[in-house]
Amino acid sequence: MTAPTDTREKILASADRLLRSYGFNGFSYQDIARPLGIRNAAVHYHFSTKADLAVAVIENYRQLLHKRTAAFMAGHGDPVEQLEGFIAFSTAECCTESTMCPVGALASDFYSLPEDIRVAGQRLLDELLAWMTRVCAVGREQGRMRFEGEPTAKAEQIVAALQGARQLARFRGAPAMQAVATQIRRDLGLGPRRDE
Amino acid sequence: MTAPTDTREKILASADRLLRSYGFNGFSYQDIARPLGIRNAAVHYHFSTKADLAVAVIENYRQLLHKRTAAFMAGHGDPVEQLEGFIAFSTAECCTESTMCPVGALASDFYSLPEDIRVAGQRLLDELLAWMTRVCAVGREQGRMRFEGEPTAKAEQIVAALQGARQLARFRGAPAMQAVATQIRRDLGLGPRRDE
DNA sequence: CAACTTACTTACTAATTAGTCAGTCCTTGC
DNA sequence: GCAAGGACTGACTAATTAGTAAGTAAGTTG
Repeated sequence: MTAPTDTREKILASADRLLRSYGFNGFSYQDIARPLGIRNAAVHYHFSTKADLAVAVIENYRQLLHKRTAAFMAGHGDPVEQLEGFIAFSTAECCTESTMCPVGALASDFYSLPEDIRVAGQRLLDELLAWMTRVCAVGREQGRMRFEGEPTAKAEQIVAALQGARQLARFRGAPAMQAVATQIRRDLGLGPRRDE
Repeated sequence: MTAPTDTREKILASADRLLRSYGFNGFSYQDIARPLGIRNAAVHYHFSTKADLAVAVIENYRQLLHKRTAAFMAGHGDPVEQLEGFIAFSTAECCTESTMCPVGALASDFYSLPEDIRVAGQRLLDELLAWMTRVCAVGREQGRMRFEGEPTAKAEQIVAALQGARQLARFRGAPAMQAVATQIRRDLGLGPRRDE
């Protein structure tokens, strides 16, 4: 019961695409309402402010990520596969949908953002980095990955490089993303995947 | 003669800070005019459209970069020093001014940007990557840097990681930037600098 | 049947946006 | 002393923005 309405889901899906394509200041309620054939006020009915909408998008993304990482955080799964899965996921989003991760999409707007959006973004990023840190730590423990320094620093570097690559890809196209992914693998001593 | 007016310079400086702090859609002519005690139309007098203003900011940054890299591109200078200089420059901008590089600031707005801004951004990025590729290539030739794969891929990874780190730093503060910089050095086999 | 709730629409507001245009003051050259 | 141009101002416009308030049609529940 209280099944979330179709309209609400459509608004959320549309906001997700728009926010992650154009940034927080780059889309309007009109952009959401018009293609769905509904009115501006209908969007406000489901998400009273634009900030609420953005928070819902981020939270949605965080839960998606959580589903994909929960098993590994609980001690199951292969670290190399985890990393490759994330690279594949990022690359697909970047090259197929031309979207960024919410963190990347909101970074340039950050200082003009209301507090609750910032907090939601921080939470997403915290979880992502915690998972990536574990991937690196376990990967090295098992002798599958090679790197120097703390796993936490390596994790931050990998996440930063993939975020940054999605920026570069906007200006230079998909190969930039591929090149960075390949270099990350090489640095870790992983064999290059079939791509590239 | 035809000395650029003080006002024009002030507008440019203000636009630079605003664009790189809040993104293209995150500031207005008002934000520039008001603090300078001039009118909206005065900004339009010097830069007829917002796109022109953005292009001027990017071009300005590109020339700044060019000044700092020209000597090395002509065959002079030490690659490790070049890299360290860039890291220090990025870190200072990020942590002191809280600004991003124009490429990073414009990435989320990219698909809503007029063509000439995109082209200006591409040009800046092309030059930056060409320089970083040379830094990596010469660094390895001289036995000062250690990495596998093409210098061009390593350069893209380093630039991407530093861009991405500036995004992370917005959400997590300056240490994220430091951690990524340190890991880049470690991966290259450089000694860790005095910072961190 | 009546009271209520859900999911909207119509119609609006107040603010802000980039951009325009005619006029004005000041300097420089002749 | 006067014309020309550079550097603006004042007063606008048309569009768009997030957000609101009141009303309504279709269920749902007691």
